[in-house]
Order: sequence, then structure tokens, then C-alpha cells
Amino acid sequence: MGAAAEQAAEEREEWGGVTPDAARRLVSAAVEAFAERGYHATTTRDIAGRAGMSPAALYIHYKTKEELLYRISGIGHEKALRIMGAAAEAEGSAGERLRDAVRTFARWHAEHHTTARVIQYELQALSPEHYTEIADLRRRTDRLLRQIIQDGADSGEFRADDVPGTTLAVLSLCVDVARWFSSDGPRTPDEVGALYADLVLRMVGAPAGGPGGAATGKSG
Amino acid sequence: MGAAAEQAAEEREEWGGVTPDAARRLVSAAVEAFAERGYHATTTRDIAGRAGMSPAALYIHYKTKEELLYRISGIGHEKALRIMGAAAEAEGSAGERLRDAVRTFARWHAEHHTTARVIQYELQALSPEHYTEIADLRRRTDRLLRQIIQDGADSGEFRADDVPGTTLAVLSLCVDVARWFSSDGPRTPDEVGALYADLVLRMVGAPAGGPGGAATGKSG
DNA sequence: ACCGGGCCTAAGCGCTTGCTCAGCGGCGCG
DNA sequence: CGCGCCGCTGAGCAAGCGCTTAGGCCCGGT
Repeated sequence: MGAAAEQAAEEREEWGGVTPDAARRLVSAAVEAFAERGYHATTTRDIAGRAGMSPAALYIHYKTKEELLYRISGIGHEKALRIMGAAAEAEGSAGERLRDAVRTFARWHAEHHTTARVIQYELQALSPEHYTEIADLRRRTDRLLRQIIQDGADSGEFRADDVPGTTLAVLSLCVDVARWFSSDGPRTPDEVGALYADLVLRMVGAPAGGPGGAATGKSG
Repeated sequence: MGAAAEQAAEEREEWGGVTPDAARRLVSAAVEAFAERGYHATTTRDIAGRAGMSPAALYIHYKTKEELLYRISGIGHEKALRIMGAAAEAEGSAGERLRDAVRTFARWHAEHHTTARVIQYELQALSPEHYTEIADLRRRTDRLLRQIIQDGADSGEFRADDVPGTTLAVLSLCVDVARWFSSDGPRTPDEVGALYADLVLRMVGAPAGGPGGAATGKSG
């Protein structure tokens, strides 16, 4: 399989729910362009061009440029919420769940850093109604993580004086991966996830992290 | 002193180096607008309007809209570099210097979150030449922080297996304050600085932090 | 064979954008 | 008082924007 076909396969997985094919190609092109230049600096002509169509074709599948952003933001935030939910609902100690949450959440922000960049840094370009809807997904993600940290604090497993503040910091740390991560950089998404999980567990005073813990892994 | 006069006084301090007065008012208006809507969504008419001038007046003081961003970015990054430099060159253990660095750096990103937002999230709108210049300031800031963490790791005061990775995480954490901080929120800039200093010291395995350390301050 | 509808394009409309330019008011200086 | 000049404005230009419209191709059903 060639590189182009491979990328197309990846896109089909990430945007699998979007049909028909032309609509999916447009979403994919828009994510690329928005991540690269920002929403406002991206023209509908650019998006259509990347998708191999004329500018007018965009409006057959989406009413406005903002609707494209909304679709991307919705799918991305739902994916992020599902990732956090899977970690939160898993069995295990608070430490194990927190490790899993940070590892998978940070890794997703690295692996899908173009999508993540768009959904995290272009929120203000959404219409007020769409923003309200997306904000709800974000609150739910925050609540899931906060509950994990609260559980650890309640049981004495974590040392977290300010649970909302710690939650905010952990979420902020993971989200900001989308800003600095580059596929050309020295770190793989897996490595970022592992590093961040270790750092966060230490932040809450649970350095050993139970089974699978490797906070001081490489060299001690 | 009224609220308006107070705000004007603050601006004069932050942008004190910018003269004449009209040029400073334009910088101030541009920071506000860029932070609120983003660089590309801000029009020169909006900037001039906020500064109480006609659109044409902008071009007497700045050649282009991008030059305005460049000036803001330069002044902001130099301030950030000075803050990090002051902490790095201070006397004291690595733990003390790291605490000071994170506390002041995070606090600045909270207190001046509009400026910080512009300099951290609008880099891609700079011309390539201007970006290169700003990137150098960013590298120097990064190097200062990395040296503190390296010192602590070398002396055994910190437990940091991946010094560049830890540096990146700490910087990312502080920078991202600019994205979520709001003056209407429940936290003051001082509180954010204190919280973040505690979290970061634990991240590097130095929870007590020496004199002045209050990692588990509020309730233990 | 023929029609109907889904998908697409070429052309372009109305508007806003970053930026320019000729000219004007008022302050300092002689 | 009169002159020059600095800071500014009103009007507007070329270009590019988001989006629309009229029409054409192609494929499935009858």
C-alpha cells in the first residue's frame, strides 16, 4: 500500500461516519487547512481545491464554511469524550484509571494533532448555538477526569488539595499537545502518552502507579 | 482613580516602550482585538475604531497589520524571556529556582492573558522573517528552563528521566494558562502561579521544595 | 430510448478586506 | 501674525471573500 492510499485509509477511519465520499474528502481537506492556517485564514476555495473540487461543490454538502467546522468539532469532541469515558469507566484503582486516561487522551492529541488543533483552538469561530452544544461535550469530558482525581483524593491514593485546579492542569497539559506536537519531531504519540501519564501521576503524588507503572522507567 | 483611568495606567506600564501615545493606543487596541477574535478575524477598521481613530491612522504608525502583531509578539516574548531569566539566574537550589520560574511564568500568562494569548497562539500569522526572529526568543526561554531542570536532575534533587520532555511539559502547562484563564474565573493569577509551582515540583519529584515550599499547603 | 435526480462546474454577485492618497486642522516657531 | 509640518481624516481602489445560480453530465429505473 502506497503512502497516499495509506493516508486515505486513515482518513476513512477517522471520518468514517461522514458520507458520501465527497463530503468526507471535504472534511478531511478542511481539517488539514484549518490546522495549518487557522479557520479564518482558510478560504472555501482552498478547501475545495484540496478535496479536488470546484469551490461551488462545497455548498452541495455543507450550507456554510462554519458548518464544516462544526461537524469537525462535533466528531472530534465526541471521540475525545469517548476516550476519556473508556478510561473513567474501566476497572482498577484511581491511579490506574488516571494513568490510562492521560496516556490515551494525550496520545490521541498527538496522533490526531491536526484534528485536535482545530477542535481545541478554533472554538471561538463556531456560531453561538454550535458553541453551546460543543461546550457541553467539553464539560462532560472535564467531569469524567475530575471524578477520577476526586476518587483518588477521597481514598487517600492521591494527594490533591485542589481537585478542580488539578483537573484543569491535567486537561490543559494534554490538550496543549495538539499545539506543539509534530510528526517530524523526536517523539511518537505513544511516547508522549507514556511520558505524560508518568508526569501526571507524580503530580497527584502517586508515583508508583500500581501495576504497569513506570514513572521512573527509563533510567531512574 | 476610575476604572478607565486605571486600565489606561496598566496599559501604559505594559506597553510603556511604545511611543507616541497614538501608537501605544493602537497596540493596546490590537492586543484586545487579536485576543478576542484572533488575528485573521480582526480588521484594521476594528483596531483603529477601538483606538478612537480612522482606519487610515493605523498606517501612519505601522506599515502593515502584521507589523502590529510583530511588535506585540516581540515585546511579549521579551517580557516572558526576562521573567524566565530572572528565575534562572537567581540564587538558590534547583527546586527553589524551578518554583520561582513556574510561579512567575504561569502568573504572567494569567495576569496578561490577552497579550499571552496573542503571542502564543498567533505565531503562524507572522511573516517567515519575523517568525524566525521570535522563534529565537522562544528557544532561549526554553533553554533557561531546561537548564534549571537539568541542574536538579544532575544533583539528584529532581527525578527527571527525560529532561527535554519534562521541560516541554512544564512550558506547555504554563503557556496554556493563556488559553483558559479568565479574569471572571474563580482563580487569581497569584493562585494559579502557586498551584502550578506546586504541581510542577511534584512532577519532578521534589514535593517539599525547600524554604517557602507549600506543595500540600492548604489542607494536606 | 428516455426521463429524473444527484453531483458537479463556470461564472459571477455583492460585500469586505488591507491599504492608499489628497488634503485639512492645529500647534510650535519665527 | 503667518508658516510649515506632523498627525490625522474621508473617500476610495484593487483584490479576495463567502456564497449563489444556471446549466451540464451521468447513472438507475421504466
